Amino acid sequence: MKKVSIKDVAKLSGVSISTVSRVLTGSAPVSKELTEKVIKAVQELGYSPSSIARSLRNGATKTIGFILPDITNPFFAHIVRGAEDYLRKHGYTLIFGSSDQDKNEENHLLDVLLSKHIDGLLFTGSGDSNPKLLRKIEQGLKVVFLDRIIRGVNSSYVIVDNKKGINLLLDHLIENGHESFLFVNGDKNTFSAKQRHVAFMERMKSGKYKHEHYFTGFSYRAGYNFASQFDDILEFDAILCGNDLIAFGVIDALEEKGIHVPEQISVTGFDDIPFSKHYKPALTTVRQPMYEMGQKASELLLLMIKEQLSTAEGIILDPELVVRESTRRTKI
Amino acid sequence: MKKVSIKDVAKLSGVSISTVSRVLTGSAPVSKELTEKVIKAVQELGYSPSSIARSLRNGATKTIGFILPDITNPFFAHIVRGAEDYLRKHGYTLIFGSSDQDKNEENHLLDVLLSKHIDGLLFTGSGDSNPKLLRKIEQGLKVVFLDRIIRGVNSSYVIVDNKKGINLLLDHLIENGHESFLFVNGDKNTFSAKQRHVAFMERMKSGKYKHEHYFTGFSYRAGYNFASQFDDILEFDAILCGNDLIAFGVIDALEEKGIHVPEQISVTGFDDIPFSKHYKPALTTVRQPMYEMGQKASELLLLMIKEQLSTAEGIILDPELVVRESTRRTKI
DNA sequence: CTGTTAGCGCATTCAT
DNA sequence: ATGAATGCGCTAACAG
Repeated sequence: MKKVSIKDVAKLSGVSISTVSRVLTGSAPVSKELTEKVIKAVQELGYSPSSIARSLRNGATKTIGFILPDITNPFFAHIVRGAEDYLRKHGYTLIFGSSDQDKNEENHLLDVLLSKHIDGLLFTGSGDSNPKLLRKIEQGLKVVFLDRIIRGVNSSYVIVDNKKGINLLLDHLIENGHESFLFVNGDKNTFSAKQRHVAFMERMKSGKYKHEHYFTGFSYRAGYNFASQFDDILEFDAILCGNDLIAFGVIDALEEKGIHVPEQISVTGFDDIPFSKHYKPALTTVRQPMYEMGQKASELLLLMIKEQLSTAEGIILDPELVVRESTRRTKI
Repeated sequence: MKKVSIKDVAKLSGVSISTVSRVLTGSAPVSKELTEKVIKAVQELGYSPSSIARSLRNGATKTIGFILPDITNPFFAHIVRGAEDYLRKHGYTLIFGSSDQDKNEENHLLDVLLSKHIDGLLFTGSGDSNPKLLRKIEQGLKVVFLDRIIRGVNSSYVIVDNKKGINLLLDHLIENGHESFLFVNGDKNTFSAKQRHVAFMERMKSGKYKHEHYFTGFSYRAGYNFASQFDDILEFDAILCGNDLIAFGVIDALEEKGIHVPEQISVTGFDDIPFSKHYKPALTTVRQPMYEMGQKASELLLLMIKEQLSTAEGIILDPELVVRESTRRTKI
């Protein structure tokens, strides 16, 4: 590529490079006359300042990193979009990487992003505590955790009220006569899966309801495999799933067994990815405000950067029950 | 954030900064003794070289930009994932931006990415010719167009054989007795929609088949609205849709009208996003190798960068017919 | 093999 | 209001 630098502009307009810099950044007053000359030269040359040189000089890159499990998962894609829109509006660029929940990949990505001198990090990692990240935070790296919190880290986060989400689902099911529940949850080491597990068990401890709980994985495949292999599944009135993808897998496996949803058994999801509305049967689920999560997290992060906040702040968003066709009123 | 630089490492290990640089880059031999000292200091300090300083020095950022319509669209998310995986394996990082097909946003993104000194660009833009981009390409910017080519630009690209895709669909439909076709296409100004339109009209020009063609938009909404408002839709044996999302919208609108797919009318999609397999009815469509497109495009781009190729190369991937449940054999 | 030095493009002192 | 000089962190050319 070519290389028109501030020098070229200075030369063409017949001023010093500092003057050029001043008109471009507005950091100090410049006479109208010279300003015009500079602007003209800039246009003529199609010059645009090197933000990498600027970064080196200013110590800020106006770039935010985002480490997430998989951009291919609509849940994350929507969060990313929320972050992207907010950040761009405020002059920041987003650089991201999919980690596939892999600890090594996660660390590698962290190194890469750090070496790129990101100003802040949005992080949705595997559940395990990450010493390297922890250390960087202590050293001043601004991070906000999204959807998942890492144990032992006292930092900012944006999550959804998982307990409330589970209770919304259970309320709906119980009001409609359900009395026994099977919970097909996501990855065991994951923050959200754990929270949902706890909420579920708490609600069940009255002993009034028959129930079982299993950790699997947050994917269609995991749901499908689980339901395919699980015998006597009709002993339950309802199956709660760790997310919508699991629910899709469960429903498909059930139908293959000749079991109809919701006529014979109710199934619920979690997330409300856009597709859930169009699934057959349309999924009863709990909506997480994905786009908003991305926005809020970015807002929080930019605030931390701007104000040099070391204090952590947490935002807990409200989930919303969405009743559709995959749950029914039992005969009782 | 803190700032442990190469100087700190040099000081701690008692060598010069060039020695540190040499062991880190392997650009020149260093005695075992000093190497060890340096490595130890690096670990102790948790030092990682500033790739922004490196970029400034080397003139390469090891960063690739990707401008696309919307990361939230699974079609693009999968392409991005393919690109991401390939690029990361080769030491490159991906910066992306969603343009929503908006010309201004597209240009703004281009400026931002350029100022970040990306080494190359993956581009899926609105269909219209983009003079600014054109100019940058002439100035040496390495670009590969993905899925969509811009008119008047002679650059590298990776697309799918749209004509073949349409013919695969039409072959399947015709073999199964269909004789009249309605094509609900995507955005009119888009390269792929145009290609598919041409392929369709060419096949129809024999006059043997009743047919109509309309441009709408590449979204669920567009398909839904179109089908809701279209009267006498049952005069056609089959509806071809510009992509899977449109097909979903069409099918839903049809069902609301009490028209059953495929019993009363066949519907096809284009893309084969992962969800199409699980739709009810499972969608007959044409698979675009999305992940592979991202990979190939990245491979091509890195090649252009490495070899300083100015010559353009085009890769046309083969689409694949996927017959599922949304098409039937007509009685005839 | 190793240390010293110049300079990548820019913003910011410090002079004037 | 303007120009000259300095340094951000790093690599490569230049001396030993």
